[in-house]
Amino acid sequence: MPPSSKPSRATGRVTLAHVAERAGVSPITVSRALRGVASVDPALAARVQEAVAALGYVPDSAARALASRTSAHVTVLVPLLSNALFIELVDAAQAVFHAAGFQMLMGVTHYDPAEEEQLLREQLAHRPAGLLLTGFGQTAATQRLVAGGVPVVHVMETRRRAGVHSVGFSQTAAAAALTRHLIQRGRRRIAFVAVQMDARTLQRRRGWQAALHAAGLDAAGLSFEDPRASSMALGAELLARVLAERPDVDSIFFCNDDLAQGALLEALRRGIAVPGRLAVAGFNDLPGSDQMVPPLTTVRTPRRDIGTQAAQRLLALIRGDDVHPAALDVGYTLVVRDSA
Amino acid sequence: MPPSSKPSRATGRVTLAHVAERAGVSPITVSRALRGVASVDPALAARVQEAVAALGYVPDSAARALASRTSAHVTVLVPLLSNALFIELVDAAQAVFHAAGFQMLMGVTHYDPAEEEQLLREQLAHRPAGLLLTGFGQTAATQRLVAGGVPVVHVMETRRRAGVHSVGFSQTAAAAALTRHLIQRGRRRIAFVAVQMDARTLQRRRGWQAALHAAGLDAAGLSFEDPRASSMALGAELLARVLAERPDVDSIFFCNDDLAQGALLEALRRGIAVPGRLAVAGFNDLPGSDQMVPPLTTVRTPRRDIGTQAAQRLLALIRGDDVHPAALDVGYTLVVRDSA
DNA sequence: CTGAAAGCGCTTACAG
DNA sequence: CTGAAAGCGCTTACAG
Repeated sequence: MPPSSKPSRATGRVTLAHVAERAGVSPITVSRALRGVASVDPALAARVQEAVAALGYVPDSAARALASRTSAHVTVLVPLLSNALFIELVDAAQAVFHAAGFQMLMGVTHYDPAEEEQLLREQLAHRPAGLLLTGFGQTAATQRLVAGGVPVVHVMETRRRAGVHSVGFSQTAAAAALTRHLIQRGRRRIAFVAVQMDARTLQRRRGWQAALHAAGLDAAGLSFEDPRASSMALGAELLARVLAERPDVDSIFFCNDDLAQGALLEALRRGIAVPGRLAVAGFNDLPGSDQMVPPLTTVRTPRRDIGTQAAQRLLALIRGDDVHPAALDVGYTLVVRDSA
Repeated sequence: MPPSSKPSRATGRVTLAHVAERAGVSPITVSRALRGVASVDPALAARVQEAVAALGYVPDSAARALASRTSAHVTVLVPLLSNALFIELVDAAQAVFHAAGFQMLMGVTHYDPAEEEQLLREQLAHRPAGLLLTGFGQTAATQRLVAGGVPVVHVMETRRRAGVHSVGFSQTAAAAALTRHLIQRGRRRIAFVAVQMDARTLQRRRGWQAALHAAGLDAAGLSFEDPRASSMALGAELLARVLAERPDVDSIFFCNDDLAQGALLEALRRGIAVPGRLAVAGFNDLPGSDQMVPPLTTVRTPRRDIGTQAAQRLLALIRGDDVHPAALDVGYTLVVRDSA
């Protein structure tokens, strides 16, 4: 039946049926040719391609999703976009998904498990083929929402748990390694500054504390925290606070690089010698840390690698492939510059 | 017909039909109740809501999109994600779209019109209800793809052209205003450093040049350019280059704040007094510019406002509302700090 | 290797 | 205010 004879609800757009008519084949053959099904006669496939080009046909993804009961998109949920860390992770993942013909939808949870749950409910209406979730702080309801349904890969942290896929590294081990470096450089009163107070910040603090204890050093009164979001301005403010409350500290480990960057600039303004009087270290190796005066000692976190590997694993799970090990630890790198 | 008696292609998920059966109404009534169609009896609507909750029903957006021939998502295309400018714009737009029940899809063009065209072709398969495009550098083919079809709002720049909607500000005027400020502070040999060489960078350069000419100053040999992407490290490098090639300059206007931040840190390392020996200015007022030593003089660009307003306008266009003026200029703010 | 029929889960006209 | 029928544009079984 030529589409032009159809009743009034048609959208007026070029459809599979138009292409089939023009190519002189059935719609099913067009469908198969477009999806690259091998059984199609190359000559017919070529006719189809010509018709597609001539008519400017664009397949309707909603119809395809409905008929095939699979979607060609994945959802990724990150805490926020204002941190270069997540931008780079998402950017790397996006490249993998795009190359595989998948569309990536992004949601921002603002570090709030309830918001994450709400976002997930909305996203599930779009039947994503897979999910990338940040960390393991999901609510029980969120876990139920995804249980047994869509494939999920957790990013940033890694956890050995049956059937749970994750790509990340040990925040605790990375923070402990940096702390041991400070100790080796002769620092003894090492403060830890935590902000945002999310799960990974707390894990870093545990790493700092463990390294201090292992070295027989005291952590009492050296842990500082602030609920606000990480920023350079906050780092400057917290440097002042630490020095006011504990003028005896010889080093400060900031849970994120932008805090440390702000602290270095504040030290510059106050004429505090870094690392002479005070060593300063950060976490993540964000853009600009290598440009600071002095350059910032930190831990480089492989977020692009995490994004790439997590996306590849999710695609594998969507295809139904075996993926192992389920928990992939991509490690971290201590980056020793001049500030500590 | 109870859905359980259907043949084998069913997905096993809870559908409208299940909800209708449980609520004892027809599927159309459920559909109407869920969409908030006013004509539905409140008592029936309540029964529907109960059934929805009891069954955990989640509507299938693909089926809805296909049946209604409208989608509930919009596509936004930005040059890159590594600039806080676009992150904030996208974040603000996303909040508006989300509140209106729209899903936002994002694509990254890497400042490449051909890549933008390709992305748009892919996006059009998903039948977005509307489009947010950055600037006006679209290819002719891109313009044809969207002509007369989906509503489009251009962001960052603004152009008075019939039927073309845009939200932005005059990059040229903003750059000229900053340049006039430098002149008023007594600077005479004002270099302009351009990188990335995208349309808006070139517009800023024109503004700088126009301001110099208007003041009877010479621009010859004072325009520097580099094709690489903006970064602090590149700013440090370009400061060195400008001073090597033109040691007589008394000020440098960098086309983006991160360059200027990197230049300020390089000046610190080299012991160059800012603003005494050299004034340094940037553009965009990015995070950290207020923390620099000395704090950076720059132009604040209202990207959150642009994101919000552009999203609101796009939603209005999608609803079929009149939107005027088509070109909205949201202005800019000169931010005078200590560096210039 | 190709196709006619049925169906994916919704919503749109059209009745009543 | 409510519903039976048809259809959105594809793909999945099932034949041949």
